[in-house]
Amino acid sequence: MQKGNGLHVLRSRDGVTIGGTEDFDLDKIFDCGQSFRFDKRLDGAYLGVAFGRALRLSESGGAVTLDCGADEFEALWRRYFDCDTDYAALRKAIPPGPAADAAIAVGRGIRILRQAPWETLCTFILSQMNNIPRIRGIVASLCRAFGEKLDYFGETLYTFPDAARIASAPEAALAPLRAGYRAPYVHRAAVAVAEGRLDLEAIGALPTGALRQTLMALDGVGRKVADCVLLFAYHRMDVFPEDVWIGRALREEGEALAAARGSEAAGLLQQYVFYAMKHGGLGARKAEPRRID
DNA sequence: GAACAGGTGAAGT
DNA sequence: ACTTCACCTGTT
Repeated sequence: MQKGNGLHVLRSRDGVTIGGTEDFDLDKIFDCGQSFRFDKRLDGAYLGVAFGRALRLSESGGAVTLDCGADEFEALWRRYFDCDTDYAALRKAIPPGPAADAAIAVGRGIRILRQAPWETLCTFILSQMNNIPRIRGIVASLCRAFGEKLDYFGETLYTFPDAARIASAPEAALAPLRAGYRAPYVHRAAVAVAEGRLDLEAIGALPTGALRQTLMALDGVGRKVADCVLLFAYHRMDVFPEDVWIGRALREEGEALAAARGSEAAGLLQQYVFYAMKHGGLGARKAEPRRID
């Protein structure tokens, strides 16, 4: 029912089931730092919101089930989860090497989501010099304060507020988020979008370099945040966002990642490396205790 | 209390 | 062009 992207999508009684999930691992997709809006529940299912819609996902027997109708899957989630990209083929663009291979071995299962530009921009402005639990908390507060309420599976979820909603509130209304010095950056970006000075849809047509420059013109958006938006919202797969974790990996691996970071699939590699660094490091092969007889 | 956390921009060489 | 530093806030 699918072309050669490795996935098998089937309608099921419970929703839409995806088989062939070697490259569709929920834990990795939502814990590799690209999205902060899907949370794991006690039963192991993930609940989250994107593009104004709530979704529950669960994994069982090597298949992932999305609790939605086939129509909604086709209209929204197929694209969001990048289901038409063949990740095995994408990986072939990553030059092999000990470091890249180790990262792939640990991170395989990650997909690069196609997230909403405004949400991605805001989220990564808030991410700067912050840790993941706090980013999640601040984003959740932002949605609770300004988003729209959704009732889903007996829980209350909130959409990510659009720029106009944030722009129409005074900057001081962001204070309860405890976002610190990042709050004015978010508010100014919201005003720029609301006033039409920044059209996040239209700039999607720009080539990567110009798109990056446009984003970096915003106060509080530097190279790293811009690159995250390029990769996670505009799906520029050749962009390799460099944060402290990636910097650490590059230092430790020396030249081993140099070629790979310039490849067509550098962004995917970046996610593999980031996830691997967070889960024991790329040194798994080096950590093998050496005998000193 | 100090240091640090998925950076950025301003100010100093 | 490169280096240094302050910055909100919560956690260790």
